[in-house]
Amino acid sequence: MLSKSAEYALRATIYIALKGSVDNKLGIDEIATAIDSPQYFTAKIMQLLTKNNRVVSSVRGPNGGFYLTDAARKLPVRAVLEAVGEDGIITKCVLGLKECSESRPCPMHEQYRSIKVQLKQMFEKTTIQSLAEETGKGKLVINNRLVKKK
Amino acid sequence: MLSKSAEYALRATIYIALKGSVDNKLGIDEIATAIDSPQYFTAKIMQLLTKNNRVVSSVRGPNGGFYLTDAARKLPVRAVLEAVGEDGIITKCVLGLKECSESRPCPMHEQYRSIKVQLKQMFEKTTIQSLAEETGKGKLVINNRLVKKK
DNA sequence: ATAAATAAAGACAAGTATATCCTTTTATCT
DNA sequence: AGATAAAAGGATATACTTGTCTTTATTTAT
Repeated sequence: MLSKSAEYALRATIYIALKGSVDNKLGIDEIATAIDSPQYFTAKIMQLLTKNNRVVSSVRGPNGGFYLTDAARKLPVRAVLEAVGEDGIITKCVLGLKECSESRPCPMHEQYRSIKVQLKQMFEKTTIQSLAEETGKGKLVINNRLVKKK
Repeated sequence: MLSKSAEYALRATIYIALKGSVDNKLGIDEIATAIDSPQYFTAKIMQLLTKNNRVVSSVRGPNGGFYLTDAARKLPVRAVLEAVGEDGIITKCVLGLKECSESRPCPMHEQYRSIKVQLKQMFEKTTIQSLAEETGKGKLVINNRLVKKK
């Protein structure tokens, strides 16, 4: 469904939304441990999230780390996918046909149409903040463990 | 969404269902050209479809090639995905969490639940034959061209 | 029986995604 | 200013996917 990059990006962003703030920035080691992802690889992904698309904010140096602005919290989940170049799931044809469209549909087009719309809505209407709130209610963000709300 | 392997597998199977039969077996070169896929790679995928899971039938030698039995035509699209090991799309968690379940859901679980059900239904209720029939109605199976029904 | 056609199988090459490590830059604190 | 902590950036390694080529096995036709 999604690449590892996208999965880590989403998990990291949700975790940061839940546990971080401007005056409690989270380090990459904490994040990677919390979301059960490889640290160095996750660091690379954070660069995509901070640089290309301004989803996550960061500062270097002592007491530095990652956090989300209030504006960022309101971003749709899709913004995270776009940052890691993984929004094909809501843009591409199921059969991978470049020419597939409403006027020239592929054989699966009709059965997939409404699903695609719903996927799109899920990723566009759901905000990062709302996912973090779900997580706060005891939803998983990492394998085998729940993130405990402080 | 799906891997290249899965896309080629689906396109090839649909094409074979549409144009092939026991007494009109299709060669790998025809198939690959028709569905606009790399020939040798497609040949490998055909091996998965014929060997592991019995979706496609084949015979070697002169007048050999690929075709579908009547039973195979009734198989769900999911059978093709399984043959190429790509059914994670209907089995896995969106965030890639192994522990995600109804009792221990991930933050996206609720929004994704019904979509997942629909994806599952699409792949399980749609048969290979019905996709071929769609194609016969002028739907794309290859880039830039329509498959013309004989 | 032999030749020819075709898929199957195996070996390899190229490309992309994933993962790790090392160095550099930037910010903070003393 | 200097030391330190943290992310950013670059280089490399590993694994997996995708793609190609060659050889082998099998079937059919002559």
